[in-house]
Amino acid sequence: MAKPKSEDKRNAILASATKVFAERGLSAPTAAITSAARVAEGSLFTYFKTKDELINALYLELKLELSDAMMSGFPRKLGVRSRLEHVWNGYVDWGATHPEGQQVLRQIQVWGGLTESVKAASAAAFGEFDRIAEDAAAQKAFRDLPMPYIWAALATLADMTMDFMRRYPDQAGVYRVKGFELFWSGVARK
Amino acid sequence: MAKPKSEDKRNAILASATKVFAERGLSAPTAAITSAARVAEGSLFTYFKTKDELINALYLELKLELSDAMMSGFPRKLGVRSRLEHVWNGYVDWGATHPEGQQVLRQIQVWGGLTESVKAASAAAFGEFDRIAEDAAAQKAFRDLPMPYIWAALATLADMTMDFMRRYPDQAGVYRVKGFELFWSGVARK
Amino acid sequence: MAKPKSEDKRNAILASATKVFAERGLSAPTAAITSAARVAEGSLFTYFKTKDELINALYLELKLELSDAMMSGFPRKLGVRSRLEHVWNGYVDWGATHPEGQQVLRQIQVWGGLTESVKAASAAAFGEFDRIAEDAAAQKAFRDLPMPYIWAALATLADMTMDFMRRYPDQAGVYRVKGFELFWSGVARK
Amino acid sequence: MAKPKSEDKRNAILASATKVFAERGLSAPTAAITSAARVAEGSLFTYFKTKDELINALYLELKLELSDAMMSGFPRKLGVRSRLEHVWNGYVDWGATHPEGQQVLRQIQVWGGLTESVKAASAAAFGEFDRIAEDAAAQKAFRDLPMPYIWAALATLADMTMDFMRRYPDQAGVYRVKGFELFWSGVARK
DNA sequence: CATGAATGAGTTTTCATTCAT
DNA sequence: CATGAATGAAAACTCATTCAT
Repeated sequence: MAKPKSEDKRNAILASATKVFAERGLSAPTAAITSAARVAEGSLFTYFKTKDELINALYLELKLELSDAMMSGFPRKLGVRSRLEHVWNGYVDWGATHPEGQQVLRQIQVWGGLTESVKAASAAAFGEFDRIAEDAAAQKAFRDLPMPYIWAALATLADMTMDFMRRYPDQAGVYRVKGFELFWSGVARK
Repeated sequence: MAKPKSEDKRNAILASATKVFAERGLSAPTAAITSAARVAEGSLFTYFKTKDELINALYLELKLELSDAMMSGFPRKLGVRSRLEHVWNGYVDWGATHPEGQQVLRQIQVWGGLTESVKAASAAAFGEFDRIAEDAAAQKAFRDLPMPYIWAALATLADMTMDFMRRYPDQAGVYRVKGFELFWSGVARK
Repeated sequence: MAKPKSEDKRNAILASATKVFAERGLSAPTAAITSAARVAEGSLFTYFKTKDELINALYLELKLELSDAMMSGFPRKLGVRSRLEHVWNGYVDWGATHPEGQQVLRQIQVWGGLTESVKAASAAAFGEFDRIAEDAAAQKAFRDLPMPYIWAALATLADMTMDFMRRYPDQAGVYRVKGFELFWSGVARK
Repeated sequence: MAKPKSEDKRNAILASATKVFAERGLSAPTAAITSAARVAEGSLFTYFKTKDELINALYLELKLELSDAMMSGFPRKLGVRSRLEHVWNGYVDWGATHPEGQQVLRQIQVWGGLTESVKAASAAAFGEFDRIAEDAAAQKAFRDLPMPYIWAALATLADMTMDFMRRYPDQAGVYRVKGFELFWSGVARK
C-alpha cells in the first residue's frame, strides 16, 4: 500500500510549525517549517492543503492539548473553588511547559483566518467545563455573570499570569497562586 | 526630531494604517494603506523609514491616545476605587469608540517587532498611573501584588470585556460595570 | 518491443489522458490523468517514461485510429472523387464521434514536443493515402498541386468543418457535404 | 507625475512574449518573457495583472495587427475575387513576415483561456470584412455557404499555406497563388 | 517633497518524477 | 509490478523599498 501517510511526519510538521511560528510569527515561510521538520518543502502540502489549513490544524491541536492538560485528574468530588483551581493550574502549568504553544495560540487568536468549523470544534472541546458551571450555578458560587465571561476571564488572567511567570521565573509559584486568588475573588459571590 | 512636511499626511497614514491593519492584519500591504490614505505609495516612506517603523510609531500613537483617554478628568481627590474605576472606564470607553485602534494594539502586542525604545516610551506614558499606586500602597488598598501585575490584570480584563461589549452591544453597560467589579474584587484587599 | 504488464492499463491511461487533455489542456497534471484512469500516480511512469512520451504515444495512437477510420471500407474501385469523399467522411465522422480525440490532436499539433520518430510514424500511417494520389496523378484529376498540400488542405478543412458541425449540430449533415464540395472544387482540375 | 506607464515597455513585453511563446509555447515562464524584454520580473505584472491577461492582450494585439495588414489598401472598387485575393495576400504576407505572431495566434486559439470580451473585440475588428460579404451576396458570387464558414475556410487554408511557404521558401510565391486559387475555386459559385 | 513605475527577493503552491513499501 | 508519499525544482505572483520624473 505504498508509504502510508505517517502520523509521525504530520506531527513533526506541527511541532516545528509551533516552534517557527513562536519565533518568527505566523508570517514565517512554510519553507522554514519544513526545513526545521527535516522534510521536503512539498511535504507540508501533502499533509495540509494550504498554509491556512496548517494553521487551523495547529490551533485545534494545541487547544486539544490544552484542554487535556486542564481536565486530566479533574477532581469531580471537590468544591467549585478547588475544581476551578485545578483548571487554572492545568492551564498555567501547560503554558509553563509549552511556552511556544501558548504564544502561538495567542497569535492564531488574533489572526483572522480561523474557520468556523475549527472554532466550533475547539469550543466543543471546552464544553466539558460547562459541567463545572452547572454545579456552580446550583451552588450559587459565582457572582451574577455569564459563564462564558467567567471562562474568558480565567483564560486571559491565566495567559497574563504566564507572562509574568516567564519573566520572573523565581516568582513563578507565587504568581500561580496569587493569580488564581485574584481570579477567584473576582468571580466568587460575596 | 523631524516633523517632515505635513503633519496632516503623517496622520492620514497612521489613521488608514489603523483601519487597514484592523481589517486585514499587520501583513496588509503598505500600498493598501497609502491608497486608503489617498497618498502616493512612496510617501509612506518619507514619513516612516520602513513598514516596521510605521508599526512602531502607530503603536506608540495609539498607546498615547489610550493613556490620554484614561487620564483625562482623573479624579485625584477621590478614593482608590473611584480612581481605578475612572481608569477602567477610560480604557473601556476608548476601546468602544476606537474598536479598530484596540484591535490593532492587540495585534501589535503579539507581533514581535516592537523596539525596546518604543516599549519604553509606551511604558513611560503609563508611568503616570504609578502615582495611583503610591497612594494605594499607602492605603494598603490592594492585595499583596506587584503593581505591574495589577495594571496588567486591568488591561487584559478590560480588553476581554470590550470583546463582550462588542459582541453583545445591548449588554455593554452591564459588562462595563460588572467587569470593573470583578477586577476590583480580585485586586482589593480583603 | 515492450508490452509491459497490462495492455488494459496502458489503454486506460491513454483514454483518460485524451479526456483530461481535452478538458484541461496538455498542461493538465499527470495526477489528474491517473486518478481519472483509476490507477496509481506512479503507474503512468511504468508505461510511459515521461509525460512527453505519453503525449507522443497518445498522438500516434489517435492518428492511427483516425487513419483506420478513414481507410476502413475504402472503395478502391470507385473514382477519385468518391474515394476522396470516403476519406473526408471518414475523417469528419471520426471527429464527430471522437470530439475529444480530435481536440487533443489539435493541441498536440501546436505543442512543439513531438519527436521526429513519431512524426515519421504518423506520416507513414497516412502513406497509404498516397496510393490514391498515384491513381489520381494518372488520371490528372487534380490541379497542379503537390499531394501533401492537398492532404493538408483536406485535413484543415475537415477540422474546421467539424467545428461548425459541433457548433450547429442540426446543420451537421449539410456542412459535411458542402465542406467536401468546397474541398473538391478547390482541388479538382478545372 | 512620476514615471508614467510607458507604452514602450508594454510593447517590449508583448513583443518578447510573442517571441518566447513562439519558441517555447504558452507554458513558457513569465520570467523568460521579462528577461527577454530586459525588464524586471515584477514589471510584467504592472502592465498585465496576470499571465492570462497578458495572453489575452497579446491575442487582441496580434489580431488587430493582422486585420490591419489584411485591410490596408483594400480595393473597394474591384470585383469580389480581387478583393478576396487582396485579403488572402494580406493574411499570408503578414504571416510570412510575422511567423512568430502567426504561430502564437494558433496556440492561443486552442488555448482555452480567452475571455468573451476579447473574443468579441477581435470579432469586431474582423467585422469590416462583412462588407465584402454584403456585396458578394448581391453578386451571388459565392456558393450557398454561410459567410462565417467562408471566412473560416480562408483562414485555415491561409494558415496551412503559410506553413508550406515556410517549409519550402523558394516555392513560397507559388503556394501563395495556388493556395488562393484553391480557396477561390472552392468557394465561388459555378 | 510628491508621485507611482520599477525592481527583484521572497512566498506559497504545483507537479513530474522517484522510490520505499 | 503497483502504490502513493516524498521530493524539490520551478512558477506565478506579491510587496517593501527605491528612484527617475
